[in-house]
Amino acid sequence: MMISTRGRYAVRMMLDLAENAGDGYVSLKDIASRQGISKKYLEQIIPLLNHAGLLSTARGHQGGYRLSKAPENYTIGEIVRSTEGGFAPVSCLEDNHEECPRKGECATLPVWMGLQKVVDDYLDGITLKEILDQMK
Amino acid sequence: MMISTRGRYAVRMMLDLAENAGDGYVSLKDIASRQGISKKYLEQIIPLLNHAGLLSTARGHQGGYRLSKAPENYTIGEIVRSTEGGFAPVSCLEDNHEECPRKGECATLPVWMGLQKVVDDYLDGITLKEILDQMK
DNA sequence: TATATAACCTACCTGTTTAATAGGTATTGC
DNA sequence: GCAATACCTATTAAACAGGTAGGTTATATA
Repeated sequence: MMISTRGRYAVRMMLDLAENAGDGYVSLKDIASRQGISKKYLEQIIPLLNHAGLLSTARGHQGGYRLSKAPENYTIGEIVRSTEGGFAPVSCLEDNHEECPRKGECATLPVWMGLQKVVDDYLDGITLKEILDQMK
Repeated sequence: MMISTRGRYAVRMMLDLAENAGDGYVSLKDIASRQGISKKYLEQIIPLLNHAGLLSTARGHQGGYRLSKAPENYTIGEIVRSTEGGFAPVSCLEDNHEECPRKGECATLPVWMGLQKVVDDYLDGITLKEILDQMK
């Protein structure tokens, strides 16, 4: 499997933030309760989105999160990448992976690179807004 | 990551069989030595290809494996699927996964289903022969 | 200024998967 | 009969998945 609960829950949080955007901030407690996901678990996923600059936050009473851009300016690709750390379909293509000694002669590497591009292009072609519109 | 060493080694074995096809059978020992992969490990991957009907085999002295079809008749998709058991990008789409209670209302499911199709189509569009040709 | 509410941080835990290794049995050509 | 080969099953160490637990820090409001 390629996209774990981290990435999937991240997308659902972003959708929830978009749907419930009002004047103030949306608390994790509310998101967790609406989505039926443990707040404690979301607590360690949302900083990944936050540190990637996708959110604005406020601490303390009445605090919470909100989108820092309009929904049409987020792609599913950037959301999932910021929580999963990329879509490498094989370990040879992972960022931190040591250089493969067969790299030059590997006949299959181009196949996996092509696969990665196909996935990236697909997910970068879908915006939050498109999913939101579909939901109605 | 989506495709583990099982799937990748499977593709390399198939390529090796195609490259070294002669009159007789190719032994795992030779494949392992050419590919620099533990024979013992390949020993538990190759039955997956064999049981899926992708190979012909002969036991005993001078035995081994060979492709049962011409290289242009294998796609990377079918090779990897037979060893990895499908390309579900998220656990909700795995064959043995229990029905998701949110299935009907899930706004993100269509996204993951689309992703799965994009991956399937890409890998089913590449044949063994195409990779072989590229290697020359 | 006290308090409740929130984000934020770090450690821990349990089960599963990955990537092998190990040791054997069955079959067959020479 | 023997060597080479496929075939089968168990074990293992490490990483990862999917959480839980327990706290600290900041802040609006009463």
